[in-house]
This record gives sequence, C-alpha cells and structure tokens, in this order.
Amino acid sequence: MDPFPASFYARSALEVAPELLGHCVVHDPPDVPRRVGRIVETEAYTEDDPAFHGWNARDPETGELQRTSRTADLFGPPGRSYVYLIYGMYWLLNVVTEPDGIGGGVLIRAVEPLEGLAAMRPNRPAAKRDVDLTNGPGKLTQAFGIDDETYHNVPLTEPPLYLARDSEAPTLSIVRSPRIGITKGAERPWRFSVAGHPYVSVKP
DNA sequence: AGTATGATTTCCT
DNA sequence: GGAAATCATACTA
Repeated sequence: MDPFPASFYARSALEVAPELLGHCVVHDPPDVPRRVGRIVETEAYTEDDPAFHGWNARDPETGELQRTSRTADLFGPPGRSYVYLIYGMYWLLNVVTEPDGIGGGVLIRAVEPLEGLAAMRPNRPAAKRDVDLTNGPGKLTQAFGIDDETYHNVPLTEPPLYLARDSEAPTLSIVRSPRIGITKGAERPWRFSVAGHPYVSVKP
C-alpha cells in the first residue's frame, strides 16, 4: 500500500473526503505491531464553513479569518496531520487539505480494523466488541495510540503514520449526510460514509 | 432501544 | 464564562 502524496490533498476537502473512503490508515511505529484500518467515514471542513475551527476569529475590519494558535496548522501545507482535543478528553485525527495558505481539512471519523487488532484492544478497555474499537473519531485515535504530543502536524505521507491507497479497496456505495456533533453549518451534507457499514459511528 | 448526564481541557467572546 | 468535530455509563421501559 502506497501513501497518498501531498499533492493528493492539495484541493478542496470536499473532494478529498469521499475519495479517502475504502483506503487505509497505517500506523507503524517502532516496537509495536503494525495497525491498519480501512476508512469508512469522513467529514470535510473548509474555510468557507461556519463549523470550521476559528470561524468566529475574524478580523472585525476586514472580515479575514485569523490564524489562531489552535487553527494555524489548518492553513499549512496539505497532507499533514491536525490532531485536536475535544471535550477535554478525546483526540480527533484530521488531514490538512487545500494548497498551502488556505484552510481546510478532513476528519477521519471511523475505520474498520484490518491488522493489529491485538495491539488495539489494550488501548480500548471499554470496547466490549471489536466493533467498538474504532467506530468513532475519539475511539480510533485511542485504538491507534494517536495524541497531539507525537502526531500533531506531522506528514501523513510517510511512516510511522500515513494514509495509503489500497489497491484492493472494495467498490463502495457512498452516502452523504449532515455532519455529526456540530451546531453551525449543520445542514451541509459534508459527511461521507460507506453505506450500511457496521463501523460507521452514527447511522446517517 | 432510547434518553440523560458527567468527565475535563483549550480556546474564543 | 461557556461552548466544543465525544464517549461511557446509568438510568427508564
């Protein structure tokens, strides 16, 4: 499986998000068995989006979006990670999209574990069944051992953590639906999931 | 099966 | 001061 190159991400999150479905998240650090998950659910966030981080941080004079300490990396070069703490407890994994200087990203919301399940289970003691290992954005970062300390703003185009094109990816039926857990911009159908897949976090 | 609530931190108004 | 791209648990039926 080959990592997607940075150029793959240098366009709108709305194009990248559905194209990632069926392909893989690979985590292969030293001393730990390799973990692989097939992406089954994503969400797109763009600059022109009330749900975008820092949407409210606008210059009162010009209306320009401000790069705040939290959001600056969303405006950086494409193909890098944006790891964000939500509700004080959970890390969410995004990949930065759009050309350098434009803000945008794709949230990885759910994966189906393909490899390294034995290494995921100890990270997810609350998971009673394997489906609970990675069927949510906070769950999959736990299963894969991803936090901001090591994995924020690193390239997702090379080991140890990368997104890879899976030539064996099955043909998919993709569903568009409103994004989960947001209030502003909630009507935009910018969530993409594999139809009927058991690892999708919330039924569309 | 469905609904309600607490945990806990960072950032913006 | 309060909201936030969530999850696990504890209820009710």
